[in-house]
Amino acid sequence: MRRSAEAARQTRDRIVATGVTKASTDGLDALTIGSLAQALGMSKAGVVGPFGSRADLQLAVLGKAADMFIAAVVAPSEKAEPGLRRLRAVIGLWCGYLDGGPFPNGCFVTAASCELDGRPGELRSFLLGVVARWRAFLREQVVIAQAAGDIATTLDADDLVTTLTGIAMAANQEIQLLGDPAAPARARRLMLAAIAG
Amino acid sequence: MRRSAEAARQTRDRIVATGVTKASTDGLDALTIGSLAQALGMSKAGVVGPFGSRADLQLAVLGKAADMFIAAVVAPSEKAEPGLRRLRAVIGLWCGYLDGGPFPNGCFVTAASCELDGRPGELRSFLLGVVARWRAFLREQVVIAQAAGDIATTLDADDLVTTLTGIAMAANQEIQLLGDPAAPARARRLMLAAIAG
DNA sequence: GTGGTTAGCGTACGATCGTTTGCTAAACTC
DNA sequence: GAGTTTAGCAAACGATCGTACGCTAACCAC
Repeated sequence: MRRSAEAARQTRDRIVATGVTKASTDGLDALTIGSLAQALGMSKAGVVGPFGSRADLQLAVLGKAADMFIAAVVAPSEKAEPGLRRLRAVIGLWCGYLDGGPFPNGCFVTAASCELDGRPGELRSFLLGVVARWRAFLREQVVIAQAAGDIATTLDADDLVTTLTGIAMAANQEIQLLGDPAAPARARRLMLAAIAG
Repeated sequence: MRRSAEAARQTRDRIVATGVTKASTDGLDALTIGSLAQALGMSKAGVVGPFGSRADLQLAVLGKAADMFIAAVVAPSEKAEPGLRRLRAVIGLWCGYLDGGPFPNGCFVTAASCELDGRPGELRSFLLGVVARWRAFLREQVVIAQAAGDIATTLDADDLVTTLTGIAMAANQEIQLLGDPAAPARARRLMLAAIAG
């Protein structure tokens, strides 16, 4: 049978959303059409149809995950003015995202980075853009805060981006693998200390 | 035909070594018996035989990767005396390991952590032990250095472990995904600055 | 030398993989 | 309301998955 165009769009969204959940725990590579169809109660052709191929479905899932990261961390921070204020907002949102955020198994972007970093292709290129834009956003806030005199100019902006990113990644491991309940608060404290110089 | 017991051991080692290389780029999950057999010029039964099952082969590969990490970073550091000296040695070895170490696609342990952290089982349990022991080793060197007065006691040992681990993870992404040639030197500098307080 | 042991091969099994091809029936277009 | 479009299903394709079974031939103990 056939659904309306609006219903079809919802179906597509449902497929992608379920795909994000599955890929979050098992990886993008384990996102098979059959298991996704079973989880959705659909046929395999119905699942892959809106995307054309499994590769394009994976790309849609990765894109959705990136959107979710931005929606959780970047977008709400834009209520704060650029610079130190926004940086502080980002840190709070970021640590909240790491601790029980939209993904059941930790930061999707970090997981995808580890999974895809050695595999050239469309997925890797897309992810590279996402990570590069995110790091550029972070760096920009640092530079603005430095220009405003809110962050010491003795700190190198790239160094700070590496430090903040690293704390988030370490916290992600502490939360997801080690099960350390103190990790989110520690990450938040360390990040704030890092930008305080 | 049959090989000698010594040759059989070498065959097993060859299977694991090739498995580590394959799993380094494609993940432990993508380590299939068929592709491994083809890469080795062996039959599938010959590949899985020494291990019994694919799951046990994956465990052997993960164990070998952990051994390689320890051999590259921990073992050589033990020539330096415990505390600040050993910590400095570890930092140098660690950054060298991240930059063109034994794995073709970055830190195997970090990749496995992201891949396995949401999947309970023998692999995850084993990896959890590896990571916990590594972090405990790092922490111990910090505590020893603090007792010797070489690191400020105002720094929390757990904080320092998180910071160092994080810098390594961020550098790993910068090297493997972003292709930043400045990453290894920056990581080394940031790690040394972190323990300098 | 002889006989048991075993490393590794070849083959086959059922299951699942991604993809393709008809098909149905409901939603659109006019 | 008739005709076209299309969302999604059902089925089948060859390929590959992990595992199991004989089998062979070389090693090792005696």
